[in-house]
Amino acid sequence: MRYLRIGELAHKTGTSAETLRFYESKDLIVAPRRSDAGYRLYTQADVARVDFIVKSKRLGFSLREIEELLSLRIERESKTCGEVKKLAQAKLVTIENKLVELTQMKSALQKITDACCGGETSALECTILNSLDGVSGSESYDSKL
Amino acid sequence: MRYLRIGELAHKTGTSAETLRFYESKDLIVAPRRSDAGYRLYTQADVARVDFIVKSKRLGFSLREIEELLSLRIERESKTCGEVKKLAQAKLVTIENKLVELTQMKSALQKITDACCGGETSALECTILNSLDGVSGSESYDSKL
DNA sequence: ATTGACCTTATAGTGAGGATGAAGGTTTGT
DNA sequence: ACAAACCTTCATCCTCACTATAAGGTCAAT
Repeated sequence: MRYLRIGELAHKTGTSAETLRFYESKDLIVAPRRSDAGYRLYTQADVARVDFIVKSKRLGFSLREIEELLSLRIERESKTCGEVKKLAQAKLVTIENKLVELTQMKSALQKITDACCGGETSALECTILNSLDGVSGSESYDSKL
Repeated sequence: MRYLRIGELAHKTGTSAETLRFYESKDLIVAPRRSDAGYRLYTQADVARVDFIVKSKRLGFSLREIEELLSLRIERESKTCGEVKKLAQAKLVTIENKLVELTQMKSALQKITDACCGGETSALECTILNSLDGVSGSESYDSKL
C-alpha cells in the first residue's frame, strides 16, 4: 500500500499541511500512523475523508457541522437518512437567508452607485456618501464629524 | 446639548455597548468626552457616525473599508466622487462573486437533499453522504474510516 | 440604605484557519 | 559529502468582528 505524506495529501486535496494538522488537532481527521521518522502516513481513506471535509466546507458547513456529518457518516447503520437530511435542509435554509441578504445588499449598493456621477469633482455632493448618511438636507452637526 | 451614554447610543443605532467600545478601540469612532464619573458622553454627530458604520456594514463593507469611507466622508472637499464610486463598485464585484458562490452551494445542496429519501431507514445508502463522499461504488477502504 | 440598572477597565475567547519561527530530523538528488 | 526540500514539535501571533467575563464604580428610585 502506498502511503502519502502530509504535503502530498495537502496537494491532492487542495489544502495545506498546516490545515491538515489543524484538522487533526480538531479531531476531524484521525491521527494517521507514522513512519519511523515520525512522518504522518496517510492512506486513500484519508484522501476520501479530507475530500469529504473540503466538499462539505464548499457547501457551507462549518467545521463543527462537518464533525457531525462525519459522525453520521461513520455510524451509518445506526443513523437514519432523515437525520442527515434534516441537517442538510437546515443548512439550505441558512444559505438561502444569506442569499436574500446579499441580494438586498447588492441592489442597494447598485442603486446608490448608479446614482453617483463618479466624476472628478469634489465628493461634497457625492450621492453614495449622502445615502450612507441617510441625510436629506444639511444638518447642523455635519461640521463636528 | 443633550448627551447620550453608551447604552443609549447602542440602543439608538442597534448596536451594543461592547461593540461601540470596540469601534472606538479600532478608531472608527472618535473617543467621546467623558462625564465626571468617566462615562462616555456622545452627541448627535456620534449617532450619525455610528449609523453610517451600521449602514455601510449592511452593504457588505468590512470595518477596514468603512474606515476608508469615513475618511472620504470627512475630507469631502479634497476627495472626488470618482474615488468613492470606485470603492463602491469594487465592493459590488465582491458581493456579486459571493452571490455566485452561494448560488452554486445552494443548487448543489438542493440537488443532493432532493435526491435523499429522508426516511427512518439506515443512512447506509444515504444519497447525501454518498454524494459528499463522491463515491460511485463501494470501496475497499470504507471500513477504515 | 439598598437594590438594580447602568457604567468602567482589562482580559480572553470565538471560528477557521494563516503566518512565522525555532530547532531539529529525514529523504532525495547531485 | 552536502544541500535542498521536506518533515516533526511547539509556540506564538495575526485576522475579523465581535462577545463574554470579572471586578469594580455610579446613579436613580424605592
